[in-house]
Amino acid sequence: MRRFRGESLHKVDNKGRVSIPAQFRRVLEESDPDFENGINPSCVLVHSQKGKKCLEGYSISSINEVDDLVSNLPRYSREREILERMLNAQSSYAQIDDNGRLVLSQKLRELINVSAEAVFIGMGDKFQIWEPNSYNDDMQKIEREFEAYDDSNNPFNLLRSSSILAK
Amino acid sequence: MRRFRGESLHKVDNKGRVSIPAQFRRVLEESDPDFENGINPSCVLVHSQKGKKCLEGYSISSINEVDDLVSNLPRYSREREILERMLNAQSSYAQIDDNGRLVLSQKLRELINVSAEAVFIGMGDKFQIWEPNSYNDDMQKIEREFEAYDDSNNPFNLLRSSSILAK
DNA sequence: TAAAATTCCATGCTATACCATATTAATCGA
DNA sequence: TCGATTAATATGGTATAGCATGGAATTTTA
Repeated sequence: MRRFRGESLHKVDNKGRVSIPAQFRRVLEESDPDFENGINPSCVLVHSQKGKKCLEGYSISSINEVDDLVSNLPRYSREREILERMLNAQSSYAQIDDNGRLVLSQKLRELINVSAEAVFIGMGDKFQIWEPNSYNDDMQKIEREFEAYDDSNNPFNLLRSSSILAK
Repeated sequence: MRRFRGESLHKVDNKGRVSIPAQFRRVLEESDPDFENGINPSCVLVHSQKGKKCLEGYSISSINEVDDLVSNLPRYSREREILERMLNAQSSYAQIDDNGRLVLSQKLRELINVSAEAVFIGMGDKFQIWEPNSYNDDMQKIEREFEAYDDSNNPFNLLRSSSILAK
């Protein structure tokens, strides 16, 4: 399964249209069954955590994975209702047009404070969309946080152990 | 299977007519066999939940799923009787008209305290209809509830742990 | 037959489908 | 290897179909 990787800056026009990085499109095409039938692939944009100034874009297969997990929770359980609100109510489908763009509605642009430009950030099985300055701030925050770890609790240590567990 | 996603505000006229968000219509069309034959799709509106001031709209396929779950309970069991009452007695079919609207009867409008406007909330395989202010209150309540979780019991953990199990 | 509900028609608006172009990346042939 | 040719991207503009909504006409029901 191809993954979302890299950072990429794009113009946003006054209708909210913005090009998706070409490599990201390849991932979306790969994971949307519609693409086989000549239909442009879609993704799902989620802005779950309020206060987090970015949108998260999921490919169809990865959002299905998340949705299936939610569907396994008992119907009408409180946990499920909360997750449905976070993941479904605060999200929308976005279909890629023939030029490789998607449209960010006025509402979505306001949520992440985007006007003329937006950056796309690869995050493996999802990607993020940020206003460039907000992204820089967030990246610096993460770098500082990372530097504060010492060798014993460095997040990279988790990779080793969990990859063993997974086998 | 396409899902109900997003929030969307609509006018309700004095006859109770209200437009269904276009994306929601796509989901209803997809899951109502009638639509194949050129008939406008229907949904089922349930108004059972105690204390919850909203209607829940189910696509035909998802209400069938719920009905099947109920049918699996022992006939004449108390639980089944209760659920039949909640899901069947307190519900109604609503067919979408040629303009993409459905009609909320006086009674339904009073139940959820709707007059001039209503919001449609995507909840995966169902959607909700709220009076806008009631919805905001409910959403704030959910957000507070969510923030009150600590790392150990966060609902998102349910997803994470089961995703490891799933592999 | 009056009231209520449903169907039909009309319209401003918006999202999106369509077309155009400059720029960059990829392919290819000698 | 290098220049030439082609394909793919990123972006802008315009036209059009579908959407949300209001009102009138018609049917149903009490």
